Amino acid sequence: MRQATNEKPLVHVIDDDASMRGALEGLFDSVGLQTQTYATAKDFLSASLSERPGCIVLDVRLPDMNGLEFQTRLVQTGIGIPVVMMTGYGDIPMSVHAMKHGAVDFLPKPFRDQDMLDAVMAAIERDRQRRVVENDDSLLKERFETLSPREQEVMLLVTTGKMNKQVAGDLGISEITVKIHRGAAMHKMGARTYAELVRMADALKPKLGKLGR
Amino acid sequence: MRQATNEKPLVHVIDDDASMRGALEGLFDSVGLQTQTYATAKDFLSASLSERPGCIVLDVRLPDMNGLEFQTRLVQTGIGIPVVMMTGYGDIPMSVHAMKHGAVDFLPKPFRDQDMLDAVMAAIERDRQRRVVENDDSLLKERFETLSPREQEVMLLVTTGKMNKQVAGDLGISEITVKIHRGAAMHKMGARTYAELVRMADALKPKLGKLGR
DNA sequence: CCGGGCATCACACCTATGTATAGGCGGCCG
DNA sequence: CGGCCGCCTATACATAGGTGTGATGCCCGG
Repeated sequence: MRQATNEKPLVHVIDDDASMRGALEGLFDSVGLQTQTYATAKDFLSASLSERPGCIVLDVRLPDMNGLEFQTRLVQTGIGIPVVMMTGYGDIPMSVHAMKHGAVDFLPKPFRDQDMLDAVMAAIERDRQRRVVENDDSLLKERFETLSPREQEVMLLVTTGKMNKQVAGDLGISEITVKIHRGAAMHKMGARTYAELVRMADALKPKLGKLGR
Repeated sequence: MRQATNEKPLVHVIDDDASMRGALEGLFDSVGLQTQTYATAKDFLSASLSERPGCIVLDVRLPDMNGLEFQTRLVQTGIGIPVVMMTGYGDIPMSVHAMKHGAVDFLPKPFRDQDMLDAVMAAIERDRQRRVVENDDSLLKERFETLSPREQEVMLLVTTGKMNKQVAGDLGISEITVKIHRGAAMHKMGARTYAELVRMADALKPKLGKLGR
């Protein structure tokens, strides 16, 4: 089943300084945000694969890993959860690097509570958006995978605008067979009109490239 | 007519320090990049509306304007040209702000020549991409505007997947008339198939929203 | 005032699409 | 081995889409 995404957001705080973890937890708690804390990046990676919306707040300097590497690891692992960086000793190139790689914000310590809250709120909102589109996309992908190989082929070809007979020629089969597959594809994909099918195919194509490669 | 975008890129350098302008011009010249220099933001805004691809390299501290405001001004004015920021006295929040607002890079002075070249190359590449999609989009938009009002309505309705007869009902006209408008729309838009028309409509919709508002 | 663009509609004809019915062939799994 | 499923095909019919011819009325600008 698709995610409901109606749970309360969860903020993951990663910092080796226990007092900082406590302070942040208190801050987020004061605005009704649930918090999970970790002392190291490894702790987070092994522990949490929560499906709740949220974001990560982490110090760039961690015992086991550079915060920027960690960020890279996250995207490579396919975890798209937004990251808010903080640091006590960072410089401009470091902040620029983090922002280029998708960080929501980069706060030097000490920071004002409000700045942190603004950043976390923005990150959570970004996560919400991300989850909506990811949900839609994975629903499409799931449906697409219920199609038989032939049905998938036919769907991709007809959504380029080719006529049934042209698709039939391309695949070396008869037009009537294309119609069957086409109809099955429409039905299984939940597309009520051809225009919907075209849009579904467009939304699917980026995802399909990633797998074929 | 559409832009050709085959001209050589042009780097706009905005810095009040003449020696810095000279140094950058020399640097860019050494790799075959043409450069235009300006002492103030105003100089740039009044002078240059060049249609050539390129980017802006500017110092955050300018005589007449803050570099960050300038960046905001650019987007508001609809000038999507990428910006590389540099500064001699910036801090992390400043760099983060610039990156959030779309800067390609943010280099503290002094910087290594290679870092500046990398940033400028990336910015130019981004501009090239931007121009490609903008060109495509504005071509679509131009074509769409050659459609009569009725043809536009019909195009937007049929591309939602509605059948001709449904569109006819919505508009209070006969199905045959819808077919006429539909055919005219296909022809004027240069769409050879219905799928193409659907994709054109999808590409147009964001642009149309911006005007109606 | 007339030509042209716009919008409307009708009739006719052809093609494309959608679906139902019915059947053949091969592979896989219980 | 006997189904079931995927894949293929055919005939037939109904509906949707696309185009041409012809025609009416409106409005605007030359």
